[in-house]
Amino acid sequence: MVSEREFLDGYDPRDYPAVAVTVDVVTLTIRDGVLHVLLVERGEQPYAGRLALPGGFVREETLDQAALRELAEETGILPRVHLEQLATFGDPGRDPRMRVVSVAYLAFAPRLPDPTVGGDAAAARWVPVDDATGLAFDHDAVLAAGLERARAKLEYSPLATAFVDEEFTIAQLRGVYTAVWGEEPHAGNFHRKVLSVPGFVEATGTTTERGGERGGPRSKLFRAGDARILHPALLRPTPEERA
Amino acid sequence: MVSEREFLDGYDPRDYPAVAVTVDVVTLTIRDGVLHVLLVERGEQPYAGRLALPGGFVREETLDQAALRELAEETGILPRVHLEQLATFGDPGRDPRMRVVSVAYLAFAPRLPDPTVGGDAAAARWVPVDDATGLAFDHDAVLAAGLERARAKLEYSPLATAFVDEEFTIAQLRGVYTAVWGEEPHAGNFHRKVLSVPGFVEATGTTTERGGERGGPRSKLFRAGDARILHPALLRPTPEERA
DNA sequence: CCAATAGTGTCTATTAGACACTATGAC
DNA sequence: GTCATAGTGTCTAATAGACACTATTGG
Repeated sequence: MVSEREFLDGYDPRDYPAVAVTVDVVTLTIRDGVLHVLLVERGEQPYAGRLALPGGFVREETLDQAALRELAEETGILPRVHLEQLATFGDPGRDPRMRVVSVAYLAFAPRLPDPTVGGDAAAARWVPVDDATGLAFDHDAVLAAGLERARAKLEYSPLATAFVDEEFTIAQLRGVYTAVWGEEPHAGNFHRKVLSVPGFVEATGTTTERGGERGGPRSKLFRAGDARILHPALLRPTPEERA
Repeated sequence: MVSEREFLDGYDPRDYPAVAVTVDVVTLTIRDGVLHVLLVERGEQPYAGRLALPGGFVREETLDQAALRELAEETGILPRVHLEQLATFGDPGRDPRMRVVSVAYLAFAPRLPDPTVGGDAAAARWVPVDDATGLAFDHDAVLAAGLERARAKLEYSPLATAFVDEEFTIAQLRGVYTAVWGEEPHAGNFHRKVLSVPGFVEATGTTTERGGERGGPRSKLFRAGDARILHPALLRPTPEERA
């Protein structure tokens, strides 16, 4: 933290200009097997008409609360959303109006209704992550950081269960990995692996009402287990940069 | 980021009071086989006499530059230091004087000279992490986050090489894992494992001048390799919480 | 029947880890 | 010589992944 000496004596408004602190939220969900991110369309300068991550000023609240509030304002009530701090972006000039330090958050949510409620929601929409380029400010970099975090966390945390409904099939869980990693794990091996990791999923004892669209047996249904880390982990087929 | 509407119309000083942005740095090193953290003694209220992480205001610079600058002010020139952003702490009330949002950084350094140069260095010193409790502000939590990050990163990144000199023996590298994890990996298996991970270390072709203090063969010397991630990873003996 | 999918069986290559062993060199 | 340590050999259990196969069910 700031030292007393600097705080009392060294303070010079020219060295320490007014700083605004905001939160931006990278909210990911899966729709029709494709990973989407929640974006809002900017109405005014700068970056008018461009898409941006939803966000806003931090008020008299914790940073976590600020992120949750912003998310709720954009999407209405959010059940079972997982939210975690991602990273903080504060380069001078990232906002042309003033110095803005933005604490980015990452949210994972099961399939959500289209955002039509409250706040800036009129302009909010889900965009496939592959189409989410040319965002306002440095939000391309923020999104990229969020995606890389999400891909990495699928490996060693049971986070995939945050993308599906409360009860889900192994195939739906596999669909999460396919959408986020962009690569489909081998169905049979994935099935056995998921069941073998302690605490990842637990059986409900029930099955789906019907088989697949074009036939097939009914799937057993599962709930998220109580594990907070996966051990052993489900490693990505292609292990790439994780710095 | 902040929406234009809120920025122009919704701004209310009572909602968005003045915020100070600082960086705090968790600097870790190993001295005599024990993990130490760099702390400064506070001279004034609040928390006068208590130990705290070094840090200070962010100026007209990037957050990374601010962290590097603070670290240099505390310790003098820092060769080969690894620095990465850790997390941001911004609870209201974490500083009793005003709203302070602090971006915490994590630094790893090889054995350093005692900090005696410039800045607040007169009061700076290395403290074994086990003794670093009761810190000022919320710095206990910041330090804990830094330690957990360090422990996790040893598994899948070649970060251990940031704690040793440019040329090092496998035993010295093992000492890093022992100090950070608090548990000694099996010497023989560790040796073979380190050499088998592509890009972790590369042989220099030279050996130490002498064997150990109480005898033993000379060790081969190694340099850090070019890998940025370890694959396969070196897993901790006891896989615990990683959220 | 046919196609698609859930779930299981089985085999192989790789790896972690336990343990043992040899060689070196300071004292 | 003694003893701690560097480095290697070897065996076993666990695991990832390839592949094959059976069972189920919608069309």
